[in-house]
This record gives sequence, C-alpha cells and structure tokens, in this order.
Amino acid sequence: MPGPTRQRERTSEEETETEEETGCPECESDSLVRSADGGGELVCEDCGLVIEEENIDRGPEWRAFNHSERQSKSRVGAPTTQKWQERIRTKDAGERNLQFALSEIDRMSSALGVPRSVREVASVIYRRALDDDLIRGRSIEGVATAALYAAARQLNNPRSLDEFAAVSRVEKMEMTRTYRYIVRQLGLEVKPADPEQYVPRFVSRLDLDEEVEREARALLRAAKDAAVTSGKSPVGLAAAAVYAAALLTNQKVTQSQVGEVADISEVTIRNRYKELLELDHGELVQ
DNA sequence: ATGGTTTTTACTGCGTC
DNA sequence: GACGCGGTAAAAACCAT
Repeated sequence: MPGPTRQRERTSEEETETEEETGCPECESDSLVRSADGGGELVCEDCGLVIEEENIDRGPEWRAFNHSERQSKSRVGAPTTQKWQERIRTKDAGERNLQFALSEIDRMSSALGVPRSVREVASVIYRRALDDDLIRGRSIEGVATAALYAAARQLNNPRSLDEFAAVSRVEKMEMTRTYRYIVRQLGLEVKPADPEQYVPRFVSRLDLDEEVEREARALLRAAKDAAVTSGKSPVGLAAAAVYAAALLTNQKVTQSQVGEVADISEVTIRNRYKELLELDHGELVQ
C-alpha cells in the first residue's frame, strides 16, 4: 500500500519556483512574457502555456470589469456638420477603425497571454471583416473580440468565453452574437475546442503539478475515445478532468477552486468527473 | 418557433475537521 | 459551525431543426 503522501499546503509565497529565464518547458521557446492584467501570469508567447502565476485571486471578483473607465480620449462631441469634416471622417474612418481595433486586439492578447501568432491571425480576420463591411451596425470592440476569439480557437490556443468576458469591453452576449456572425460571413473554419487545451492553464492557476496535467489529459483522451464528450462543454470537461486527476494523484484541490478558475459550476464538475472516473475503471487508460 | 440537451441556480443532507 | 461533497428539481442557456 502506497502511503498517503501528505500534500504540501498551498503556500502563496515562500515557495518560489526556480524558473527564471529557462524558457518554455513545453515548446522550448524563449519568448516568455508577463501578461498585463488578470494576475500577472508568465506565459509563453509561442504556445501560450502559463508557466507561473503570481496572484491567484480566488475572490468572487475575477470576472468583474476592472477598467471601468479608460477610453476618455475618444471624445466625439457634437458633429459640426461641415462638409469637409464629413469627408475626412468617411475617408479616415477605415484607418481609425483598424488602428483602434488592432490596439484592442493587442491589449486583450497580452491580458490573456495569447501567443503572437494568434494576434496576427486575429488581425487578418479583422481586416477581412472590415473589407467585407461587416462592422457596420456592430461595435469595433465586439468585432475585435470576436476575431481574437476565433483566431485563438483556430490556432488551438483557445480561451473560454468567460476569460474573454473578463478582458473585453463588450458583454458576453454581444461577443457571441458578433462571433457567430463573422464566422458565418467570412466562412471561417473553427472546430470545437479540444478540452485538453484548457488543462495546462487550469493546472497552472491551481498550482498543481505536472502529474495532474498528464492524468487529466489521459482521462480526457479516454473520454474522447468512449465518445462521451460530444455535446459537452470543453471547458467543463477540462475542469472535471483536472479535478478528477487531482483526486487520483492525491493532490488537494476542491471543486469550488477548480470551478472558479474555469468558470464552471460545481454541479457540472461533479457530473463530468464521475463519468470520467467511471471510464477510468471500465476502459483502459493511457 | 420548437424541442431536446446541457448547464446553472438553489436547496438539501451527510460527514469531517 | 463552516466546509467539502453529493444529490435533485427547476430555470436558464444553448443548439439544431
């Protein structure tokens, strides 16, 4: 019988990981970057892996909007309806539009710790939307957010809707509506996110170790093979897998903690993780 | 619009520390 | 007594048709 390994209590400080400029353990890249808001995660620019996170905010607040007021510079004022001012407006509209959108994409990208390639694809998508005149009737921020969301998924580096909601200036509803629209109009090909892609970040935010990540991935693969994943939220599956994996490896984490970092209800975690564990017994894992 | 499925919300009881 | 976990019913959200 393997003795129950007493897990170390989670200590926020005192236990500083010893990776400074070692590069990304996942893809060996050197381009590590500290994300701007949302908790100062150290993330890899190439693969988006979160290597280290400083403030785990477990408060109920992390889905709140931090920057309530920001863009006070875009003061529009009453239009003076003069002819050439009107012309300038329409002429430069596209340029201003694009510039602002790109800066938004940049801002959200660093907040989310998304790799550079994703920003680039997002920019391309946005330009296409602009060319096809899809912005009309929609907000620039909305389309920018949608473009980034789509790009992140296309490049297999997805962020959840809730993660986006935390950094974007548009509400979730507008986000999803705009996202559907541009995906449809531009004929973008976006496949459902693979739950495994959420695992590293959740594990990292929960301060669990690599073993959990491996186990979670194994559980998810088994589930996929057994075809119990279709129709289920990838984020929910990932969260459940992380929780289940923590159980299996005797790591301390609660359902509510996992639920919080993944923005998934505990009920969903319960329902999913039971299924995952059943498979683990019945089917073969690995 | 509608119906089926999934997720969330709210509430419950049980065991433990 | 608070906390973690499990279960349930009903509401809400989602999705394909």
